[in-house]
Amino acid sequence: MYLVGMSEANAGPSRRRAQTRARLIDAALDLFVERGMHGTTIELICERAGFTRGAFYSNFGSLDELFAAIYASRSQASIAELSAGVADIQGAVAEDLEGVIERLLGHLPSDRPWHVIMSELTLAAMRSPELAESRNADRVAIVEALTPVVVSSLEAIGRVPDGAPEELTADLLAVYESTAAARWVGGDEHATARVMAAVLRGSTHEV
Amino acid sequence: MYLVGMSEANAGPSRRRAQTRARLIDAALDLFVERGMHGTTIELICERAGFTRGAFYSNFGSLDELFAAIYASRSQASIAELSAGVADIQGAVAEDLEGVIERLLGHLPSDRPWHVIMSELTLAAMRSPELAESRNADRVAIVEALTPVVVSSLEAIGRVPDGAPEELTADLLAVYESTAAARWVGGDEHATARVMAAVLRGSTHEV
DNA sequence: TGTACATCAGTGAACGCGCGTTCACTGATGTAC
DNA sequence: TGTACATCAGTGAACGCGCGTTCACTGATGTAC
Repeated sequence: MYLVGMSEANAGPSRRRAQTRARLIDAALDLFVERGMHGTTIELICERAGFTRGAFYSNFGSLDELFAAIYASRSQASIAELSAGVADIQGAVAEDLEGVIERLLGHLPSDRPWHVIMSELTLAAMRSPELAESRNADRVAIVEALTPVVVSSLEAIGRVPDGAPEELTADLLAVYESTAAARWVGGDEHATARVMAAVLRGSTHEV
Repeated sequence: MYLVGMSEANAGPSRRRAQTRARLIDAALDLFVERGMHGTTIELICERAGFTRGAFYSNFGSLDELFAAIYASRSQASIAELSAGVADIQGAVAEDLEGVIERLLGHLPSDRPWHVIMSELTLAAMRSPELAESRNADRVAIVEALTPVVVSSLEAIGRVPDGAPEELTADLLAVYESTAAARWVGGDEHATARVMAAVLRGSTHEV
């Protein structure tokens, strides 16, 4: 899964560097998912990207720097995607609680790589205050983008949050992340919808 | 934090091996929490435990084998502790929803090392079916030990689960694990109680 | 209880590989005229 | 448009360290008599 496309052949002159960076990042991302942060070496990344190790040092100062670059681009992409998706479907209306959940799930990434990376990141953040801070900032951004969806969907079925809407969104996000990630370790695949429904019922009231 | 105590001096003859194993396991556990699975090396473990590397190979075939031993003993201890705790407090009665949650939280481990290890294990299980299987078996054991607490606490405040009690317990456990682990990355520290309360309200009814 | 022997557990040196890191070099890319 | 020069990006060899793994050895532990 290389980010560089067939444009490689007729690539502009100064884009070579950018393409090299992109291919290194892309290879690192794959390995990161397959083998985890610490299981990934510079040599493996370069081998998979089709470069020698010198190319790595020509583009990055260290593995940590590369990881930072990866995470930044990933989370930006994720947040941008989310915001775009929210704008898109703002016309759709939920008819019941299941509809609300369906709408929410439609906005959240559900692929295995994403969950693995988020889990790795959470774990890394437990050991690094800087990572924790950036992770939390990203979560705030995601919650802010998602809250209107939650509120409007609930409104459509005649419900309002008992407390702060952002808190409810954050709670739903936490529930989503843990129960959805559990799918990849053979957990209960119905848990996500069930627990989200319970949280919604238990955190909102009719108007 | 060494498991072996002051009994080392007057230890019986054949216990030497068991003590060596225990010290290796204990050192590995510390490093495991500090640096993660892949960040921990055999050399570091031996250094911290006060042995040379040969001692490791005299006791374990590989790092994986040691990790398996660690995890097995940890989860056994955790489950045993849980069961004992449940038996102990079976007399106590909850008076409201907060009381139910308080009782539940009293039975669950809440230290940082535990959450780090659980997170590492979940991540490792995403890449290893065998680990996933043993992890899931342990979760079933924990849910089974905890379900009576949930049911009796709810009963005391005049509520019963809408669905299978085990499912509710599993859901509460999932919520607990994710929101409690979030504390160690600077997340909302009130989230645990809030979300558990919402799940309880949304998954039970009065009788 | 003491002595001689056998087994066992951990030592510490040695080997080699993987990989991080550096760097002189080369072919590719860009610029000046 | 073409030629000469400058800069840049990635090459590939080299170095060294950390660490996994092995193994002959030794002191400790256990057994037989």
